[in-house]
Amino acid sequence: MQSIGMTIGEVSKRSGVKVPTIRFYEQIGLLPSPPRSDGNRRQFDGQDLRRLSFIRHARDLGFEVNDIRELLSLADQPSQSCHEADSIAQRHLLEVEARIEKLSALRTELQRMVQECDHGRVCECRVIQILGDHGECRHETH
Amino acid sequence: MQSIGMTIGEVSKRSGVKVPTIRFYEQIGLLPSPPRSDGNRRQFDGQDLRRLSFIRHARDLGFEVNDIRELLSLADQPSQSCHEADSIAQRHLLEVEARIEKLSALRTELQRMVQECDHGRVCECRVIQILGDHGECRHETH
DNA sequence: CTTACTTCCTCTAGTGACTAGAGGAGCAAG
DNA sequence: CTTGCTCCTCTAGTCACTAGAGGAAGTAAG
Repeated sequence: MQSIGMTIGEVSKRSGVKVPTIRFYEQIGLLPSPPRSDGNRRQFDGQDLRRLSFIRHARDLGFEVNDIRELLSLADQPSQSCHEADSIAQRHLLEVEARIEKLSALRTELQRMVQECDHGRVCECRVIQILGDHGECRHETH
Repeated sequence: MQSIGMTIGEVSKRSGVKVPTIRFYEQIGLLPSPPRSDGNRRQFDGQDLRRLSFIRHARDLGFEVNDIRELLSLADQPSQSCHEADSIAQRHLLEVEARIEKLSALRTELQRMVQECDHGRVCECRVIQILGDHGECRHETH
């Protein structure tokens, strides 16, 4: 673990976060502003790398930036109760489950649309018909 | 079906598309600009209502505006082959299936995080630990 | 030392699909 | 006539980046 003087390109490669995104994270205060070299280049260290990896992993898991902000400030105070971190994760789990359900219903309807289309003309195309006539839709959630 | 002189509020209620969103759709050319009354109010008719319902249904199904633009122009030419409409729907189905798979993997990892957290202090919280240490993650896709 | 190439810097603007709000005008009921 | 609702236009904000301009600094080869 190289801990002194990584360039933004290095820390980008190691963390998997793109260079402009790192600058963006600094701008919105998700990552502390690192010191600069004589030539005004950002100098990152191991802690920055860990923080970026944390952010990236949380983003991959679909956490929003504000959630991550909270999770990071929790991670910075290790002796506190983790109750809040847990509830953020729980809330997020519920959201993910809701989205899976909605998408599954959607898939069913799309499958039906595609199956029923026998590739004739538009005027008898089930895809167009079903989209146009909401009453024919068996999708329950809307 | 009231076919002449619906206000934007009426057509909004009937289609389920919010008033500012209707104006937005007109602005981006998804909905043709309706005629105006003496008092400069928009006057919608039954065709506008059908078009809005079509758009709303497609948006509910997750189609992007550019897809809808294409689907609408297909629906406007009913004697053409519906091959294109079908392929848009097929492509979209594949995307939805991919998203469901990704979300399912994610749910598994979130469930594991939440289960393993025994509500102690942050320094031993599995939620924080797993987010911080990517190596511990059993999520295959990243 | 010069040249070329890459990486870095800041800044602005664009993305998608809206949403919010300001500031004002029309319309219908009491 | 006043109150309150809906409507109008316009601008700016949302989220999480991404793209591009225009320029400076670092690095490797000749």
